[in-house]
Amino acid sequence: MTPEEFGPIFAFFNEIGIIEQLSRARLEAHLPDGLIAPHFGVLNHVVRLGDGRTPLQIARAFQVPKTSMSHTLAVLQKRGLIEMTPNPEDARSKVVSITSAGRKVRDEAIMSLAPDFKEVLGHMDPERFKTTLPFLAELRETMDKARD
Amino acid sequence: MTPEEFGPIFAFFNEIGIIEQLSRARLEAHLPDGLIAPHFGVLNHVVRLGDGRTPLQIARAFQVPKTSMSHTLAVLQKRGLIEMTPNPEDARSKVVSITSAGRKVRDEAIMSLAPDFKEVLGHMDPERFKTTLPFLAELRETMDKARD
DNA sequence: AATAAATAGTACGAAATCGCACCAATGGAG
DNA sequence: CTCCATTGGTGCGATTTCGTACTATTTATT
Repeated sequence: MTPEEFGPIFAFFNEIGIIEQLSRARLEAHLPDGLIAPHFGVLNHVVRLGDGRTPLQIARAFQVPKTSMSHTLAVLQKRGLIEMTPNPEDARSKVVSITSAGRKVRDEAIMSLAPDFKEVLGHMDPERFKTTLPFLAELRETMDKARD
Repeated sequence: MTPEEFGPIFAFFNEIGIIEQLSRARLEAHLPDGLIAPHFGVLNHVVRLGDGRTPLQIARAFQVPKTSMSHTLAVLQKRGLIEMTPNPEDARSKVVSITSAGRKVRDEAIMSLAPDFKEVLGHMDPERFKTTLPFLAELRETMDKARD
């Protein structure tokens, strides 16, 4: 990879980082007080993939250390947004399930997020997001497989 | 914005978040022990825009609270990678300048990063990054202007 | 079956992030 | 010029993130 090639790639990931920060701030503005993006991320993850995930599975899905996820889950549990029960298949492990309150928080965040993004992205073509998405997905998969 | 439109946009920002996390981990693997992405970000920022920035200017550039940037700068200063001197134009303020050691850390990180990304992104077309970059830049600008 | 290696989660401490309150300096209004 | 609202930075405490070490359980090896 020549420097001429790397320049744009460096810039690309730089933009990714800034956009992530701006979108995270937007998201957190629509979450109940004390909840931050990782909390929402877990709620959304469990809603999409269903109950029955273990803490370690969720930690791996988010690429964070299990101790970090342990803390995140403890907060969600303390607030009654998830439940953690013993894993009947493995006594070392636990099973995460979402509560109706947790689902409500997740759904309402998404509901209130949509009009906000509509306004922010008002004059941008929604098609661009759709056409760019496959490239991002491929990039994410490539980088995900590359991590050892 | 109808739900059919918002779905892909939600997915889009989800991918952005994951890619940011994966690229950040890659970057940090190439930094000296104890330095993390925000430290590198500041070094890179000061190299690109030149000495003379104030802590508050840098905090705004990264969209973080000034107390966070204060801490980041303190670490960089303690490690001799930047210097902070009184601002001759405003006695409340300081001026940040990079040291030769700081420039070296920044340059070496970029140098060692390039071949790593070459390998990770080996079979992806570099042109895709170049062609996607303008859209990301526009998106970043749009979201940046929208934050109040 | 007994023992070793690997796995799931927790305890604890260090560092990072950030909100709030504070102080010093600036600059505009009267 | 005086007042006072604003600005730049720091101190402090709460929460998050994460590495290391530890316990309990499971899985693999012999």
